[in-house]
Amino acid sequence: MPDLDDLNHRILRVLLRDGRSTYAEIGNEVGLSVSAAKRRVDRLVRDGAIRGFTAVVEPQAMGWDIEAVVQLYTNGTVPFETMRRDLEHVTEIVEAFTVAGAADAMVRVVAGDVPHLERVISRLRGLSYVQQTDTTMLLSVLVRRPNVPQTAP
Amino acid sequence: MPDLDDLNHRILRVLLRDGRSTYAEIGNEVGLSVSAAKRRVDRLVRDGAIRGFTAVVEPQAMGWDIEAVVQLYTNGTVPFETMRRDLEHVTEIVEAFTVAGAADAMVRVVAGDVPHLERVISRLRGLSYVQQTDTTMLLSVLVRRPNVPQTAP
DNA sequence: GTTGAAATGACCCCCTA
DNA sequence: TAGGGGGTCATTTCAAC
Repeated sequence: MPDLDDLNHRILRVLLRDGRSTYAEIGNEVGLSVSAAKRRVDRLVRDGAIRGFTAVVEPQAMGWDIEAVVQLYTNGTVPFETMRRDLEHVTEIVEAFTVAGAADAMVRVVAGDVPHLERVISRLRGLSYVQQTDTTMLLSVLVRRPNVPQTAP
Repeated sequence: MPDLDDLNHRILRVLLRDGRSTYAEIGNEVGLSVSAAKRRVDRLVRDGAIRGFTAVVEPQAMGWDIEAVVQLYTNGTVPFETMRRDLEHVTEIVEAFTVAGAADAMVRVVAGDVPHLERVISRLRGLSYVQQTDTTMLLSVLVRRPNVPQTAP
């Protein structure tokens, strides 16, 4: 994934702010014609810089009332791809990373209620290479933004 | 935030999959006319179930190459709103929660490089009520999905 | 439904490797 | 001179009333 020129950064910023911006709006903001703006956006999608477009949905609105972060301690020999595939199948996982620290992976889970969360944790503990889990329940949201800041690094 | 009927859940699922779905597409999927679909979507936005629409951008594409989770240990007396406001101002924070566990808050940070991350951590440690921080660097993404599962709880 | 706005694709121009 | 952008215009599709 190459870093991109300033024009593309500005286009991405517009689309982070509003994923349904029209090409005319994007073009106005960054100084391009409608079709040039569309070409750029199509290209960003094709190259994978834009993974897609989505609604930002309040989890409670869909009956997801519990969020937790589960840290996984593994036997250390599990192949990355095996773990990725296993976690992918757990639909309650919205994000998962390998990490540098005490644990080996960190997983963010949403669940409908506490028993549901318990089932998800059981399932994670049932993975043969998972030796231990450490669950932190999330209480209140302090900040929630698009997963990329709107400022420049 | 009320839980919603099945039709709204299905609409949300369509918009999670593609935030730029047209009202005609939504209507087809869930069995509504174009204008009924629009009414529903407008209502979901107005009621806050849909917070907005955004592009899902690969952080590296914008020069954000480092991700970390920072746990904050506080003096325990800081008002929620004070902490929320302080963290809100740190643009490198993409998510922050109060948590039940050893730490008091968990913050997800993106940064351009390691020195940048270090500056962000310094800034967090500089908050008067933050007594200690514990940083976990994220290495690889195993799973990254819209922040709500597409299945029913 | 009708009417205006947006998206899309065809076509040509310019610059540069 | 081929390829990557960019602009303009005509057509189709969508949104809004």
